[in-house]
Amino acid sequence: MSERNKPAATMADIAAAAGVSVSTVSRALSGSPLVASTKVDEILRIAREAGYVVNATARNLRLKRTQTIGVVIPLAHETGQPLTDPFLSQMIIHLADEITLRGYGMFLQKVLAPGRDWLQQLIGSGRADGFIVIGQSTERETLQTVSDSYLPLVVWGGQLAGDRYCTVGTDNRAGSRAVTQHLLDTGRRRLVFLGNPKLPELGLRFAGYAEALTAAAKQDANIAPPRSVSVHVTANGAYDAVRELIADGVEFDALVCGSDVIAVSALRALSSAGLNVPRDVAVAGYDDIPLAAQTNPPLTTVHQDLPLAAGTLVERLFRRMDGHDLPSVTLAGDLVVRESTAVVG
Amino acid sequence: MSERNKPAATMADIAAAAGVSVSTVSRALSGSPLVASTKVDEILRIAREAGYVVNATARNLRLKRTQTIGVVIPLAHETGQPLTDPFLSQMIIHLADEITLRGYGMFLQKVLAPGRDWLQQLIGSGRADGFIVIGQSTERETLQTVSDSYLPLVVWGGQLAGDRYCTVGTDNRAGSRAVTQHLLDTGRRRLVFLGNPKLPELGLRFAGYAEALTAAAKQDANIAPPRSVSVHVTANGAYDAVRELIADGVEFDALVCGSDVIAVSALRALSSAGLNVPRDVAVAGYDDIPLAAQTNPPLTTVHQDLPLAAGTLVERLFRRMDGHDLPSVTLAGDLVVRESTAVVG
DNA sequence: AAGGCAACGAGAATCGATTGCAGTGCTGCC
DNA sequence: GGCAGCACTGCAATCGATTCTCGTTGCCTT
Repeated sequence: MSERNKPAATMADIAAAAGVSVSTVSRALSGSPLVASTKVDEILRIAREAGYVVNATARNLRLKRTQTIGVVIPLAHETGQPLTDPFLSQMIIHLADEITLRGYGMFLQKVLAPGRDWLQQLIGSGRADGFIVIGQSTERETLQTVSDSYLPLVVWGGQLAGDRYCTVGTDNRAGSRAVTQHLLDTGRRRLVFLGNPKLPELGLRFAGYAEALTAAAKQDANIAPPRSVSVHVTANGAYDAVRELIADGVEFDALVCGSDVIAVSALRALSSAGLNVPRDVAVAGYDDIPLAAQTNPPLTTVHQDLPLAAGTLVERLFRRMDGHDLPSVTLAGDLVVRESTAVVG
Repeated sequence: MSERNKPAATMADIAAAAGVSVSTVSRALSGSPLVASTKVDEILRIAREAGYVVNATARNLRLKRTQTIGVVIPLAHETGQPLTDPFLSQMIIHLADEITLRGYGMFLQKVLAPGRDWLQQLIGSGRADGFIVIGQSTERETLQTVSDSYLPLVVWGGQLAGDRYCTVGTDNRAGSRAVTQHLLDTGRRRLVFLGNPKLPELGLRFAGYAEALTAAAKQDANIAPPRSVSVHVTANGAYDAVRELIADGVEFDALVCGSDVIAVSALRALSSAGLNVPRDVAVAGYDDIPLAAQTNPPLTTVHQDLPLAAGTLVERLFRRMDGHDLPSVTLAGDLVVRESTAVVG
């Protein structure tokens, strides 16, 4: 207890103890062939005994690199809300895996209220050698600007027309189209989309939903036109939205939810309103979070391969750090049919 | 696109553009009263136009601090396994919240195979001003040693006798005792504990379970003695363990699981073996992850207040960084009774 | 024995900031 | 008119490493 906070040893201390110069210590520690091997052993021994560790800050300054990847979560639309979406938190963990595997550290930063130049600030500070931005949120403009002059940047999310930055994400539109088609195929006719289409991801999912509906409506006049209900990103946002939908007397036999988190909340709302899923209403989600398989009834959703996604993000980023200007990637998303959209009777 | 990777501007560049010295720029940027206010405005304008951001590495080196908190996850017992426990990943997110709120960054590091001195290495590298270690895993010895000479360190996990380091965690023993008592009160007599008691957390939970059983056995001879079944930390570890238990003909009417993740897996195993929960077997978990409320049937468990836990960890850490040697904290854990332990008939 | 070439290792510059100390120029007072 | 004092501003040291340059030393060769 008495020796707490003693100043850390520096290379100069080790050099003095070994009776050599700092440069020799530095070379010995980095395995340079320029130092006699007997001396190397001696220096390594002394360093180990002193518990010496090279100061990362000084090394980083000198070498102009940090061995660190920045992971940024901009939360423009979730002001004040803690980020508890399991999909995102699992993504963080998988990213940490991939980054650690490559011998890098991970600098995690939540940006609570993206102000002017938030990303430029972060990049300019030189805390990381490259950045992964999770979710485009409302920050597409910023990403466009920044990516024009900064290569080592990769964004998780849907690919939108006109994007000049590199994204990695599943095919939201196709996934949502598949879910919608599945609902139509199983006899549903009045489908409502739950989620705010202004957010890039949800916008694409809404588009896929609308496409499938519109195409099917040409064959069958009973199919209700696309309709979306915006949902606040709060714990009870979807719950309230669904209750309101019911109170307003809107007729629907299926809910296409923008995410599993929304779907789970919707399930609760339906159940509390005395509606049975899937008999009265079918419900489908998106993401396939672990919870989706355990809800009552289990949730039909679109599976996104998280380990693959994280791996792809990191792999892209490292290649961009090497100077390669790689294009965006769209990963597959697989429809997973469970009981929440089953045909009854 | 053409200007990609232009070298970042330095303070010297701004100084040159403003026709002043570097020191003046530094002072202007940090709001020092020593610089004429007209000049401050001028310098700020130029800096903004150039998109200049102070280099964090250089500043950190000079100031001997990093404005960064290290969050470390040692995974001795999960070799090769991705860390997908929702409880831990949610914890990370909440920590990020708290840390960001205090104007610090978060350096996340998974330690895949804790070797000799892994924590000393991390601390010695000077990448962070303080560290939060999540889970004691098998690394208690290391933590003991390190904490003797390093104050800004806080550990998430159960408090064990003889710990000299500062922990924050719920009262695992009491929580587990409450769950076990609840099962006894509802008529269960043959309770098996699922999980590896060698891990600190699970050891305490097993102890609480055993205490409750032993105490109750004095009144009722029908109560089976404590029995634990170790579980591999893999996706199917608990599933396999339960199937084996059944195959071995072990009689039990309740499973006290070391965590919700184990419990969910156990539920699957029981269901696949044709056993009904809660009629044939009651199942209880620990953690109250979001999934726990959605399983079929919903899981009885011990709730841990994650935001509070993260807040406490960070608050402790910051006060320790200020030089205060604070003791460990034990938070409450609340029994949440759901259908998986209901009395049938 | 002297020249030459390895093989080593010390010295010093450098990375980009912060800050103590030492001016510089101007004002004001005696 | 001269000097103290104030308000700035710049020089240079410093943080802890890496690495280029150059000077030694010692051994080998002829």
